[in-house]
Amino acid sequence: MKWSQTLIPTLKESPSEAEIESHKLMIRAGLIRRVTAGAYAYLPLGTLVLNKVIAIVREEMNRAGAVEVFLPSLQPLDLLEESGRLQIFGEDLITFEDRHGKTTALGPTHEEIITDIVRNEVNSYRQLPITLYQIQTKFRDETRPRFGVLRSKEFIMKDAYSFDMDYEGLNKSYKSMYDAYCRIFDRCGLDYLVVEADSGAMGGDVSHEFMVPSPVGEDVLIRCLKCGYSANRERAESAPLLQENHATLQTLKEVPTPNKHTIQEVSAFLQVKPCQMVKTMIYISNGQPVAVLLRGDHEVNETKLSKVLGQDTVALADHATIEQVTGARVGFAGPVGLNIEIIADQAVSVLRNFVTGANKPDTHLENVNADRDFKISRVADIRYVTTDDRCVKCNHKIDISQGIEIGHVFKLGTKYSDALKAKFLDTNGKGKSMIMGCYGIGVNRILASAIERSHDENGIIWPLSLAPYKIIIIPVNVNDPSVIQAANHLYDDLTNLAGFEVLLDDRDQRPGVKFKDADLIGIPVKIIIGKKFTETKELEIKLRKGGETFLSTPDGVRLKIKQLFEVLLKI
RNA sequence: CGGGGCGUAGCGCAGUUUGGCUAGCGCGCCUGCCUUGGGAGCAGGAGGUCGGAGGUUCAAAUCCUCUCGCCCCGACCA
Repeated sequence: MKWSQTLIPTLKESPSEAEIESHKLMIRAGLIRRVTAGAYAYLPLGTLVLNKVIAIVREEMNRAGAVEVFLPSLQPLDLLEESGRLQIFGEDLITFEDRHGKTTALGPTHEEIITDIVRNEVNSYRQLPITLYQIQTKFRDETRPRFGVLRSKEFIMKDAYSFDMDYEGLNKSYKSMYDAYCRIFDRCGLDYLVVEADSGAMGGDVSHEFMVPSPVGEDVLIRCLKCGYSANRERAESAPLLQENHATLQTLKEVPTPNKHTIQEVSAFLQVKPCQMVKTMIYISNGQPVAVLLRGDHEVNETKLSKVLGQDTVALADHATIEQVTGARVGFAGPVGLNIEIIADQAVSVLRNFVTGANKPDTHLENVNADRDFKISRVADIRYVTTDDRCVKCNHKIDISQGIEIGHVFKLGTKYSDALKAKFLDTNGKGKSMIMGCYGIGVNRILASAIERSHDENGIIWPLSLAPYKIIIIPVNVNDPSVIQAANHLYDDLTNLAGFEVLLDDRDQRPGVKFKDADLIGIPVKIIIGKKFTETKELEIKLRKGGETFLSTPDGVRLKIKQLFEVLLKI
């Protein structure tokens, strides 16, 4: 492609809409433009990269034995109702009413659609197992789109769905997708981690997230750098804390704490560390209030809590309910004297002589002890781990960092096949629910992550596999006939004979502009036809990454490039 | 949805507090000259419903009311 014939609108200055590097660079390098909040247009360069990613994904899906389909974005609401996810998606679902008054949704994901098709078309064990996938635009009305294509209302996802006869089959399908994901992200040049994840609204039990570590990531990763344990924040567990059995039980006593209702205020007022305090939160479970006890410096993990309570979701009680249950204003609740179920976090169960609210206005209790002063109904792990925690597997120090979620695989089991009655006849002629898995990749996020990972002050540095063009030819002076002739000749040679993807910067611009632009858009290899060529007929080959430079005769270029590519592919 | 901020040329911004001539600056764009190894220089030029609507006023980018859009923090998030 000749630069003058395509559209690569590069920008010298960073646009004010962008906050993070990848977003700024995608705009500056002319890959994308924002059309409205959470929706982006891909310009020629961005489209080329997007297609590179898609091609890699498609190749590896096919290699893994998955079969491509293409499902509609328009989804009828009744299927979502049937699976029970209409409520779960709620406001995130983008819907519209057509001219007949029928409400239709723009698909946020496609479990229901694919399950509907499979239940209609697959009836026998002979047709199983099968994994179907598609690459398609999804729509979610994110409350807050952010960071360019990292969190948008409209995004491209590769989503795959496996259907098996039994759990052994599911395990195989899952493994096969898991391995394909590793190959995909490896080929895209990403550094990634796989973490245990909670399956959230997707349902199912086992789930792994593929994460690119990055300070701009919106997900939190918990890792043990010693044994390799890794999980996301919702899921991560920590080593149980030990009983402080050396402390002797002291006398329970009331202390006045006028108007001190937060942990910080009470802690400062009574000169007691938050980790020696217990906060009592009233939740509503199954319509009944439940007291949840946490150490003052810990945070409740509602995902864990809802599992413990056996609920889909849990919610804090409103102020009126709290006052009714505890007999005191919010901020003075405590377990002593409460006659509702009391769930204590494991860290609370080992505390002695702690401080809690007294269920009386402006009063706290000191030297509270479980068993003696109140009864814990259940002890469970219901909190987020902290940097003070130790690894659940090996008791080593724990590392907490951030990451971008680029892929997620789930073992769904029969959640959707039961709900939508996707059954097959087994070898004995008995009807059984299909065992499902689902597997997603955020295609746009791969672009952004790749840039986050690989850029410098001059711009993007594409890995060879994602580069929109592998080579950029820069004739320094297009008004010099011998130079432009050589450039055109080389372009034809590399494009037509060698089959490389080449961009020829044929613009009548000063050299500085062309070099800066070439760096900004991140083309891995520059071929410069300039001073050296006029003097000695030599071309200069320069690598974007590292800036290493080689001289070559026009005839030797092809071979030299091939050698360089072999090296670049290994990076 | 709560809190904060912004909207003036394609992009980045000044001007708004204290209303006042023809609304500025840098980058980009067009023409010409010159220049050709890291975002040159000179000269000339095009480009604006000052987000929109209404109001106050002799006079509104500037003050008032409403409204739309965008960004940030939080809540939320396969």
